[in-house]
Amino acid sequence: MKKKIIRIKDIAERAGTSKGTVDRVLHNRGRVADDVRERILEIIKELNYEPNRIAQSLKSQRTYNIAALIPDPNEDSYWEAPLKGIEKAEKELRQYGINITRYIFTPHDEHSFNAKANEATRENPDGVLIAPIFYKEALPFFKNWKSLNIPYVLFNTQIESVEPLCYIGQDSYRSGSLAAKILSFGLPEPCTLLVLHINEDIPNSAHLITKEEGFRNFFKQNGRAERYKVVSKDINFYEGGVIDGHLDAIIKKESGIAAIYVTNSKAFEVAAYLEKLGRKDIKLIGYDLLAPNLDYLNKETIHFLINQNPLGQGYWGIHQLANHLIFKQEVAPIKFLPLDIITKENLDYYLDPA
Amino acid sequence: MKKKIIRIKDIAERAGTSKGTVDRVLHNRGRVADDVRERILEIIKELNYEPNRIAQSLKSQRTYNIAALIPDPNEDSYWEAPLKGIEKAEKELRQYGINITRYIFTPHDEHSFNAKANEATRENPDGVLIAPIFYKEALPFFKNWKSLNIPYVLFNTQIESVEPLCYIGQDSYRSGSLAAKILSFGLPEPCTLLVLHINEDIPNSAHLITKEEGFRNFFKQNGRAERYKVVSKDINFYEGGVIDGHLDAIIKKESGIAAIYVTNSKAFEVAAYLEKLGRKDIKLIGYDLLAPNLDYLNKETIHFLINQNPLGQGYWGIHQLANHLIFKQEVAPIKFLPLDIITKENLDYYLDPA
DNA sequence: TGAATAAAAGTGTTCGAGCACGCAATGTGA
DNA sequence: TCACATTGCGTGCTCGAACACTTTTATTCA
Repeated sequence: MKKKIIRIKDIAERAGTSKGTVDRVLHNRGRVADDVRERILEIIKELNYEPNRIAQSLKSQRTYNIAALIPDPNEDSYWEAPLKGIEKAEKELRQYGINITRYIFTPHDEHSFNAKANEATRENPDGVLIAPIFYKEALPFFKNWKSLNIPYVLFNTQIESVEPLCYIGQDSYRSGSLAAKILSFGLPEPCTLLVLHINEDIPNSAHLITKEEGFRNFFKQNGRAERYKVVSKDINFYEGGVIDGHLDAIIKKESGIAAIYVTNSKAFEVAAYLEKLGRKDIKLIGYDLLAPNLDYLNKETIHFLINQNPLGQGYWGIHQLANHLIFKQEVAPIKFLPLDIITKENLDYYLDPA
Repeated sequence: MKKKIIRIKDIAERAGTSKGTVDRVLHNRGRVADDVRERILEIIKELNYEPNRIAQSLKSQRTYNIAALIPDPNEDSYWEAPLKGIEKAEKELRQYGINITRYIFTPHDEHSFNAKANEATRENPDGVLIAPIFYKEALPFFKNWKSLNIPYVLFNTQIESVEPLCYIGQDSYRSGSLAAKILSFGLPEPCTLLVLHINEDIPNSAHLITKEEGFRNFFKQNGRAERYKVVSKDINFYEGGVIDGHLDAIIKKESGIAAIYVTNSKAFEVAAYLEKLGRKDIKLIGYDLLAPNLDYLNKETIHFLINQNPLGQGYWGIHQLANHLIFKQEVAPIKFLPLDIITKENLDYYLDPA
């Protein structure tokens, strides 16, 4: 059986002209008489013509070079997942001419970021995917890319006041509220909840503050502010240190801590500590399906993880750029990924998403 | 910049032969000397040749007709979502020649199913997507399709002992365990949990029994069987009836019910009842993001919903058939969709998945 | 040895869109 | 009036794979 696809040629025949003319109308290349143009446009509408993307991309043999600026997964294994997602998208889109160059910089090292971002810019890519964990350092690049007309997609960390093609990631505020909701479901009695920011450069991490806001406001808006007391702490112990001392101090000072909310992927550090202490009573919720987190999730030391879907972030980031560059589609400025609640029982389905 | 794609012609040149010969090797059409064949196969491996799917599908103009056998969404709005998913997949795949005919049958009416399934078979489709809610009636069709070499994909209801191209849906057992996990997280005290099968033909609904098993075994395996008592009931009140009387009787008989697990999308019926009674203390968990369920989820009468992603089921079902028919890919026999835990706070992200 | 026949290999067209090119008709200026 | 530009429009090639068709080479038997 044959496909009933409307071709340029069909339109041309109906309009009593040639496909070249229709083509000029379709691409606004001018050099067409006004009356013919009108007629052709009408027929296009009438027949509901849609260009055959398959033929289109077969013809246009150009490649699109996308630069991906990602922190080194050897420093923080969280970044393995976005790279996997990027790879997956690359495979799917290679046939459409998408080519990705990875620029890996060291987290906690602004110079490394600057160097790599400069390198990427020098290659004059057709688009950029970036995890902007260095807020201040990234700003001038955004400006530069804008002036160079290079579309850039942010992921993981939402940054206000710039205009990327698109942001991909989660709604941090909602994320905090969700954590609060789950914890409070398991805590019928009045108690204290601890919010922990672990090994993060807070001035550069507005999204973690937003998470905390969402967390705190959940209790305020639900009129449970009196039953639940929220305390937040920053802990920093870079370079092979241990968290124990910090937590000892906090627990000593704050009595009645019934639950801990870790705002990044470092919940396993807290879990290790709780396990050492044998404190099975403290509820623990954190982020991301890293191997050490999964260990403790299976042991139920970590009760829930919220999946930020870092793989999906990389995947969709590249896809959004492709949608813009190749398929000339409108791209929504924000693509929020779902806030997946993960527990031992449903974990498997989120490990290797399709 | 040009794409560096390896073409049949490239292989031919290297092998010192013509593209026709390479083509015959690629498609095992014979009529090629053994030594040439070997040489070409080696070069193919060496150059890591992958056929350009874009050119392939441009050339092959054939259409694939897929029959979709789905219950009427006017009878049970649950089925709206799979139809939406099918529509979405249809749009994406129309250019590749996928054509979908929908055969809508009445749930609770085996004759209607038989009639539609017969109708679909008569059209001799290239593939079938089916929600096999009538176990017994569906079996002979599976047999027939197998003999006709028509691949069929099951979704929503997993059926053992048949060999579909693929099953798409959830792991019912895990689903039950997950419900148990969440409820027990919110119930520190010993109590009774009620499992409800509402308006279901149980002999035809093995997957609901499996859910119950998963639910019960969660408590057994966690050594909490003594703290948590599980009671299960079937309730049937077709045709505009009310659930209240049934639930009154159950609650009177079983004291200390602290939570209810509804195994299908009818949690809203229970929620309406609980709201009437003003019982805010009973935890309620159910399935699916139907409008009435969402109402009660936002009011927090329903505490959690597990999303069976019926839209995704339809969507992936069609895609799996396309992967098989068009792209000649191996299709995994089971595609479990994630068990998404939905609450008021993360609901939005699951309503219109990309 | 030569004709008949089978096997092996090469050629050319198609799919739909894009775009370079070329041709004809009209317009413009000296 | 001629030279040349501009406008309007049509033709034909390209992309990579598929496949029908043709041509060349090898094999068999009289």
